[in-house]
Amino acid sequence: MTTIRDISRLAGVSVATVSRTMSNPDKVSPATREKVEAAIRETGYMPDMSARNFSTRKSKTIVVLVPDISNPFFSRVIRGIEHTAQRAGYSVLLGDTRGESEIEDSYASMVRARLADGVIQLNGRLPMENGAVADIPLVNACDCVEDARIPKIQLDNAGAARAMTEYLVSLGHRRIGVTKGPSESRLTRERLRGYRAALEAAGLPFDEGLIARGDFSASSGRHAATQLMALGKPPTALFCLSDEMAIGAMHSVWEMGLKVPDDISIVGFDDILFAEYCKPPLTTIRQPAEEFGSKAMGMLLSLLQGAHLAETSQHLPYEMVIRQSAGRPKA
Amino acid sequence: MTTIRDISRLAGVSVATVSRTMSNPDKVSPATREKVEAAIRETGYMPDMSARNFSTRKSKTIVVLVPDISNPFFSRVIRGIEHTAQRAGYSVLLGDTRGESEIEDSYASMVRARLADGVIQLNGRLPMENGAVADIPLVNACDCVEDARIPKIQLDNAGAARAMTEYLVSLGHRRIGVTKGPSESRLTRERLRGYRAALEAAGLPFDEGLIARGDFSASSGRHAATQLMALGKPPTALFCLSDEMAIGAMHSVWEMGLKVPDDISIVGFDDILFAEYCKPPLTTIRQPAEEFGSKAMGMLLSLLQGAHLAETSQHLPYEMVIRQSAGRPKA
DNA sequence: GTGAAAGCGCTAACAA
DNA sequence: TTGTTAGCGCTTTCAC
Repeated sequence: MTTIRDISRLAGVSVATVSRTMSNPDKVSPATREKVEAAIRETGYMPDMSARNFSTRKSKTIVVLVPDISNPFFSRVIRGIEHTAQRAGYSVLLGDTRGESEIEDSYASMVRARLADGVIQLNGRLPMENGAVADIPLVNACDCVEDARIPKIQLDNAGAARAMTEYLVSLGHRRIGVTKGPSESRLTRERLRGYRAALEAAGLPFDEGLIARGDFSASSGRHAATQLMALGKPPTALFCLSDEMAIGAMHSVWEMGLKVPDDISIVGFDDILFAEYCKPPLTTIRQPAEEFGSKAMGMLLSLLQGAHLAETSQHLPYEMVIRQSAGRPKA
Repeated sequence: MTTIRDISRLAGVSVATVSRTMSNPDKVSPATREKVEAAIRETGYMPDMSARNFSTRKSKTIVVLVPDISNPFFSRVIRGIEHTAQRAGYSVLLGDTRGESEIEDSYASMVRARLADGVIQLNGRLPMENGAVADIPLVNACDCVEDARIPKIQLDNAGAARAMTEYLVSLGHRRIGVTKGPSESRLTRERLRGYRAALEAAGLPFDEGLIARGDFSASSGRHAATQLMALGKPPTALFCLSDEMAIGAMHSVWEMGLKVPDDISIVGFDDILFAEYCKPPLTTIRQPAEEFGSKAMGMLLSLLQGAHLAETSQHLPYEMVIRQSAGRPKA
C-alpha cells in the first residue's frame, strides 16, 4: 500500500509537506506542491482516511435515526440529508431503528465511540435519555421532543391539521373521523390539537369516538377506517394523519363498496409520491421532505462547527394539496 | 476522555491486558478480568473504535450502492442488509447514487480509503470499471452485471417474466404491451427475454412497437402507458416491469376513462407494499426483497472472511401474486 | 516554506 | 497469564 511516507520519499520532501499539500495547499510553494502532486498522480496514492480521522479525532460521518426506512416520506428526508452531507464531505450512516430505543441508543453511542460526529433523530425521542444527550451533537427533525436543549426543525403540525379540518368543515362535513398515530408521538398530539381547534372554532363538538388509533402504516389505516365506518353513525369524512394510512383507508372503504369522495371523503398528510396516484388522487398536506433533511443536516453542520444552537426551533411551511378525494357530504 | 491507559492504571494492569479482556476475555484470568471490568464500569469507559479500526485495518463498515433510496423495493432490500450487518457488528453506509457512475465510484473508493471494508452494489454496473474492481470485496445483488468475477445474487428474471406473460396469454391476451426499464439494465433485458420466450412458445408474434421505455418510476410508467394506449391498435394487457410503473400506468388508463381489468389488464413486478392497495389490487411478481438483502450481506461477510466466491451466482425464488388487475380481454 | 518528531488510542508480536 | 513495546498512517506543533 502506498502511504504518505512513500509519497514524501518519491517527491523528496517531508511527510509534513505532503500532508500540507493535501489539506493546506497554499501553505506550500508552487514548486514543491507540483512535485508532490506529481508523485501522488504517479502512484495513484489515496490517503488513508481512517488514519486521518483517527488523527484529527473526527469521523466525517453522521448517523441518522429513522423509525422506518421503507416509509416513503422518510426516504425523501434521508435523501435531503445525504445530499447536503455529501457536499460538506460527510457520510451518512443509516440507523433503521424500528422505533426501538435500544437500537437508537446503540446508534447514538457511535458518536461516543468516535465512529460518528453527530446524529439526526427523525423520531420524537431522545436517545440515551440519561443526561448523555447534552454532550452529543444532535438535531431533532420531523417528529420532535419538547426538550428545549435540542435544536429542532419541524412542521407547524397543529396549524396544518387545523387548516385541513377547516377545509373539510367548509365542504360541509360535521362528523370528521381521524386515524391517528401512536399517542406518545408528538406528531399525533399536535395534529389532534389542530383538529380540535378547528372543530371548536366552527362550533362543532369533539367526539372521542371518532378517533381511531393507528401507527401511520397503510395496514393500520385500513383497520382504523374499518372500525370507524362500522360506527352506528359513521363519519362523512376521514382525516388520516399520514398518507399511508389514507391509502389503507381508501382500500378499506373500497372493499365495503363505498365510493370516495361521493360516499366518504378521505384526506391524508405528507404528500408522498403515491398520493398523486391514488384513485381518486389524494387531498393532503405537503411536507417539504427533502428540505427537512437538508435543513436538519445544515443545523448539525453548524453544531459541529461549534455553534450554540440550543433553544433553536425552526418551522418549515406546509402546503395544502387539494386533489379529488374530498368533496361535499351526501345530503 | 478515558482511554485504555486510564483503565490499565486504574486496574493495575497493562494496556495489553485491558485490550485482551475486551477482545479475548478467555485469554485473561478471571481475577484480572474482574479488576478490568470493574474499572471499565466505574469510568464508563468506551473504547475508541476509530483507533481500534485504524489499528486493525478494518472499518467494520460496508457501503451499499442503491440507485434510488426512495424506491420501496430497495428500502426493503436495505432493511435486510442492515439487519444481518448489525448482527455481525457491521454498520452500513448508504450511497444513494441516482444511478450516476461518478457517485458510485466515489462511494466505492471509500474501500480504498479504508472507510469501508466492502460494498454491495444493487445496480447492474461495476464501480470503477478499470480493473480496480478485482481488489475490492464486492457483491452484486438484484440487478446484476454479467461479469463472472463478481459474486452475485439475483432473481430468475427471465423465468418470472415468462411466467407472467404466460399467465396473460392464458387469459386470452394476444397483444401484450410492455413498459420496460432502461435498456442498459440487465433486469430489463432478462425480463424482456422471458416475455419473448413466452410469446414464441405460444406462437405469438413479437411486436417491437408494443414495447415502451421507462425507468421503473411511476411517472415513467404513466407516460409509457399513455403512449402505448394511443397506438392505432392498442394492447389489451400491459406488463409493467416494475410495480411503480404499473401504478403510473393504472393512473394513466384511469385518466383516459378506461377500467382495469375490464378494458385493459395491467400487471407489475416486485410486489411493493402499495401493490396490494391499488385499485384494483395489482397482480404482480413477488421478489423476496429482505432476503436479497440478508443473503447479499451474508455473501459479503464470507468474502470479508477470505472466502473465494468468484463465479458464485445464487438465485432467489419469485412468486406470482395473482390479484385483480388482470382479466380476460374484451371480446 | 519546510522538516523533525511527538503523538492520536489501540492491537499484536514477542518476551518473560 | 501478563507486560513491554513497536507500530498503524496521518496531523500538527515547534524549530529552523
